Amino acid sequence: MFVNLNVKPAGRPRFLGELSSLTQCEALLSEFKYNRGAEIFGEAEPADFVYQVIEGAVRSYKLLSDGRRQINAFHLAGDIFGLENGETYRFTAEAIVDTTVRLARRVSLAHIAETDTMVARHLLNMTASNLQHAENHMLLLGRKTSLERVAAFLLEMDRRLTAAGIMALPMCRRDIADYLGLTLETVSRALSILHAKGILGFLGQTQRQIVLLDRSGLAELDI
Amino acid sequence: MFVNLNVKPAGRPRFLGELSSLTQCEALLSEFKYNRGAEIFGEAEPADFVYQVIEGAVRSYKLLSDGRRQINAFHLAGDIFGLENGETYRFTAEAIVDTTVRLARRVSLAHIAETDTMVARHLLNMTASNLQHAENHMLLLGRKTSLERVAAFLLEMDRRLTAAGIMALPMCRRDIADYLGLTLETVSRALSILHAKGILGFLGQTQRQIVLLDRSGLAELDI
DNA sequence: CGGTGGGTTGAGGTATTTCAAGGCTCGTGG
DNA sequence: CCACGAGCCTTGAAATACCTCAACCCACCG
Repeated sequence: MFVNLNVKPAGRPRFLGELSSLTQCEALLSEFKYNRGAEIFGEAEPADFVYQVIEGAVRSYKLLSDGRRQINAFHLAGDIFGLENGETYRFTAEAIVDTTVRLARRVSLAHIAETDTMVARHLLNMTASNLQHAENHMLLLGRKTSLERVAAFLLEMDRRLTAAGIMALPMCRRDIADYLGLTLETVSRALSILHAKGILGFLGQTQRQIVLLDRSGLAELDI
Repeated sequence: MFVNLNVKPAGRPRFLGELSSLTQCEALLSEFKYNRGAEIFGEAEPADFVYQVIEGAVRSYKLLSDGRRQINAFHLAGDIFGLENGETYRFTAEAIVDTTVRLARRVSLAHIAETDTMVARHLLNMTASNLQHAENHMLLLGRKTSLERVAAFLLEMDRRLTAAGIMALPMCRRDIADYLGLTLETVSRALSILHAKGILGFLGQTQRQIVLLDRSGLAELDI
């Protein structure tokens, strides 16, 4: 199940997406692959690396002592995750499907930010946009109904990963539930309701390919 | 009910707490007072100022169209709030009690950060600590029971505002409820249970002065 | 003194969870 | 090639944590 996590291969410098101003620095390492279900880093571990998803999908979450789980974000192709201001990760990150990531040493990054105000601004922007996502998610978790939560989730995923009108979700119902603060059954029921209302359709024989038929019907629910 | 919000008095430079490296810059304006219940700024308004609570308490929240409210944070003496990376506020902020704030122009701040890496780092640190708080709060809102939420709230307030063993809460039960994603009745019942268990005591004739009698009893609940 | 703004408590309702059963797909191994 | 189990999803029925509605209390204040 687990790949050998501790071997982070060094390599030649590359682009790191939004941090493209870093192209020619030595902080960047090469790509790395994780099998579906593999842990990329654990909560409270030293935050040595910053990651970018090249292909695949990642969930990051916190656990309560009795196993209750709250997923705070899904990271899709292009997304940067594991960016910490402190010394340790505050989440566990796992590959949802087979996933390729690129990584950079955090300390190098912090060191560069000291002198390069462009990079410093990028770090602030990324942290601020994580914060903004968290703020919206608090409203969802604290005050929205199950149907509203699922509608908001679908709109978010539609925005982030729809290709050719088809939303191919990488995550299972349990992941969605733990993201939305619900149970997997409640998520399933909500999707069934939206399906019955003609707001979405399922494609193929899997239940993870979704087509939004009535985006405004969803938007009404996303108060 | 509302004070004249649009007049922000200019004044001589002062310290702004954590941003103390800014002492000699012209970005800082003088103090300003808001009456209990007054709006300090509204969601989606231009984020012209950054605030620091001198005395009093502030709540910042988002509203759904039908009036459901999610308070994302309480700002107490010393706290900085209204710090946005974008152009507009993403929350409404209101004085919970009569409150004195100090304020700084955001644009000046951003301008200073361009050149002063110390200030830039402070901005990042503050944003990161807001993010950390939001991340913990997502776990609370998504996965904790009402008793656990109230216990966590009490521990947070104990840490932030207890003086001489007494926690004098500035906010009412409804505010606590909207912070914790509950109703005011549920908050009240949870406090009664903790009182009955001998974990906390009420002081005086008001129900807002709380003494923690058994902090470890609370910690057990704060999983 | 009456009204308003908290706060508590009870009774009943309900959205969501929990428990349980069943279906489908897919990989694996006899 | 088929049987089998594992993983995932859906759906129903029952349980429950929390919400809603309502009554009441107390302090404060004009």
